[in-house]
Amino acid sequence: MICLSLQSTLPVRLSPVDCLAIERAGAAVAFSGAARVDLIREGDPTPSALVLLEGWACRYKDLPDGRRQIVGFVLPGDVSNLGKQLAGAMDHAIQSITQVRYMLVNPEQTDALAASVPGFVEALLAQEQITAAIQREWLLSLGQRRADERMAHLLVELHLRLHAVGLTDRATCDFPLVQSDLAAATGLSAVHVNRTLQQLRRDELIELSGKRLTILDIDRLREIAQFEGRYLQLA
Amino acid sequence: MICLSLQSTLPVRLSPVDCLAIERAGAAVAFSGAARVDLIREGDPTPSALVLLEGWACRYKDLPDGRRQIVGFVLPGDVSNLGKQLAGAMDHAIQSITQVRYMLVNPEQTDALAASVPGFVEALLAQEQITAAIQREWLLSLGQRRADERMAHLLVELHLRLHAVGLTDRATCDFPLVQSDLAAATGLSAVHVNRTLQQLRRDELIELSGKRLTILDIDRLREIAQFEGRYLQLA
DNA sequence: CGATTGTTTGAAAACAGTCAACGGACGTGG
DNA sequence: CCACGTCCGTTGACTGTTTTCAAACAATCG
Repeated sequence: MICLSLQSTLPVRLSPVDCLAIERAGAAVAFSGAARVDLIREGDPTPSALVLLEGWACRYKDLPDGRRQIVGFVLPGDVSNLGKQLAGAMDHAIQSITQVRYMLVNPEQTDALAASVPGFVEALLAQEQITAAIQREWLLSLGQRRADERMAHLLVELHLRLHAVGLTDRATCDFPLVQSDLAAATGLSAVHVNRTLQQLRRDELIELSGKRLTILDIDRLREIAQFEGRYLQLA
Repeated sequence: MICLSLQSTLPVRLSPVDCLAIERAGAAVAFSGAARVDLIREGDPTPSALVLLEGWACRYKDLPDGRRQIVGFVLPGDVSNLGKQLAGAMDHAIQSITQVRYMLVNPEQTDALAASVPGFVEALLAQEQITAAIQREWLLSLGQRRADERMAHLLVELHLRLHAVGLTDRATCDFPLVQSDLAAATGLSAVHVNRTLQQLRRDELIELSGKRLTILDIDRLREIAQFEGRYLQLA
């Protein structure tokens, strides 16, 4: 079903009720997408917003020679791409990782939405800010953290973000990423990701198999990652 | 003097006239800062906006153990930190690289400014978008480009951004960064930055000395960097 | 000048990437 | 139901890039 977060535990977000209102107003169209399909391609006109209702997606950029970097993950309830002001083209693409349900908001209708859905503009702006803060934290990771630290940081971040939208079961959560996804996100080779994960498992920090992740020792993991959660603006 | 860019060649920006209007309205205070001083620290309350009038600055994040990553450069005319909606704390710091002149806009007065300075909100939003796009391109660099490609990309980007605000003399521009700045921005060690620059000089791609940069062969440099300029939204 | 900061150099070591191969899990179609 | 192919995870050996350490040198500034 719709998995948007509760207003109470988070900075401003769109509630499921908001989403219904948006859709009924005809200002957004809800889509279903298969796994591993581009939802928006680089160079496409920027939609006013993409709201992910169910599933996981990622933002990525490719180099001309084919190397790919994932620049962010989009989790249920996330809103992306406030693009109205630029009216430009997407500088990156968004691809589904699992099956997804999502809404695309038409740029021409943002003004009407802003008027009819209280908190709509605020939710978009808040999400933009958090997305930018996550990107900066990833820059810190890619630039300064070593492989194990980087991996630990990413796992803690994803678990925390999922927890914030109620998609965890204690220390466990769904984890649809394959090792080559983790490689594209961390800037490591797939082989090195494999070895790094094995190290984390050997040290009894995580369990990871069958598309499920369990964090066994959150304290030690955060310490390894030098994880400072303020950037997520949660809690 | 004031070095803001012309509206004509760029996405929406604040003009020098706008800045004067903002300052006269008492909604922002203009500051002068020495080189290598924090203008805003991590954890500080987010100002509504920082407008850099003169000089270079950078945004950076530190790990608890002291490693530092520069997550972006702030050049004359850049506007940062639309923070009103979050009312949160800074997730990163901003430090001057050279002597600087800048304005800080009071969060309480953004609404008034939005009304009295046409294009104020648009300028802030557009700048936020471009800053986020640059961060994504840097993620691609740190994750996928090797040292020489990374350095080439950064030099091309900085020259292009300076050119857009009229701060270049053909292929030459001021370049106040020291090698340890380049190291903190590219995620390389200072020693490796040194060797990488020497390689670029030996290949007659750049000249770099005495705080001046000259790009000798822009085409070859862009090719090495696999530079795709769309993300900057210039030209 | 002397002190400080920034640049350059060499050698060794650590870290991460590449290549190649194998095995298991899964799904599809025969 | 089995055979096959594909995707994903795993392993080993080797290579290459980047870091670290240490020292010397150059430039800059009181």
